[in-house]
Parts: sequence; structure tokens; C-alpha cells
Amino acid sequence: MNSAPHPTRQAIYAAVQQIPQGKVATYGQIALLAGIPNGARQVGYALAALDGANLIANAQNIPWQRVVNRHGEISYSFSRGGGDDLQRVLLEAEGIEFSSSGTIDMNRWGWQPFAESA
DNA sequence: ACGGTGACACCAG
DNA sequence: TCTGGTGCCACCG
Repeated sequence: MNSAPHPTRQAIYAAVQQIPQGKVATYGQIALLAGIPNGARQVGYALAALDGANLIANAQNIPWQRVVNRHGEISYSFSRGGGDDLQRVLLEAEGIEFSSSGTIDMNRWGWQPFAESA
């Protein structure tokens, strides 16, 4: 367990927790909310830092599965050995639909923190 | 302090 | 449309 994570990572986690259920946000969006204008990569880095053995448990605390790239696709990760199925399953469980090509319609499921919500 | 690395984003060919 | 290369910023050895 990381007792005292770095402020940046904590800011990223806080931003991720702001994503409402049933919605998805892009790495760039989260980075911006976390105070890192062009730190999309840092978001991925922070999420990758989550222990793979506790992905399920972490998903309950930090909805990491709601973070996708700007194309609405699930980014590949070696951490999961390419097992990005878990992320997709978790998202579908929230009602998010995937296209036949495995992508999410950001226009429909994308979260607009400034436009808000219902 | 330096260089390498990375679950990204953007531009050029 | 897709692929390749560059830029971003923070973490690590």
C-alpha cells in the first residue's frame, strides 16, 4: 500500500473519482482536472501504479476503468498482459455500450465536467 | 541532477 | 485512414 503517494498522483486519483458512474473521461481531461494541462501520460502512469492484484478493489475506490483515450478506446497495458477485458466488463456493467469495433462513443458517454449533468 | 520510460495527445507524411 | 515521430510532464534508478 502506498501510504503517502505523491501529490500529483493523489490529484489524479481525486480527478478520476469525480467521473460519474456510467460516464467515461479521457486521459487529457483527467490530467487537466488534476492540474496537469498536458499530462495525459501521467494519468496513465498513476493508474498503472495501482496494484494489479487489487484492480477490482481499486475500481471500487477509484473508477480507473472510466478513463480511456481520446478515441474512446481502452488503452493497452502490459500490466494486465493485454487483459483489458476487465475494464470493458466493468464499463458495460455501468451501462456503457461499445461499438462493434470495441470503441466507446465519447459524444454519448463522454463526461463533460463543465457542461454538466444530470 | 540526468537520462530513460510511459494505460497519451497532436502533427506530418 | 493509418503509421510514425515529437512533445508533454512526472516518476524512478
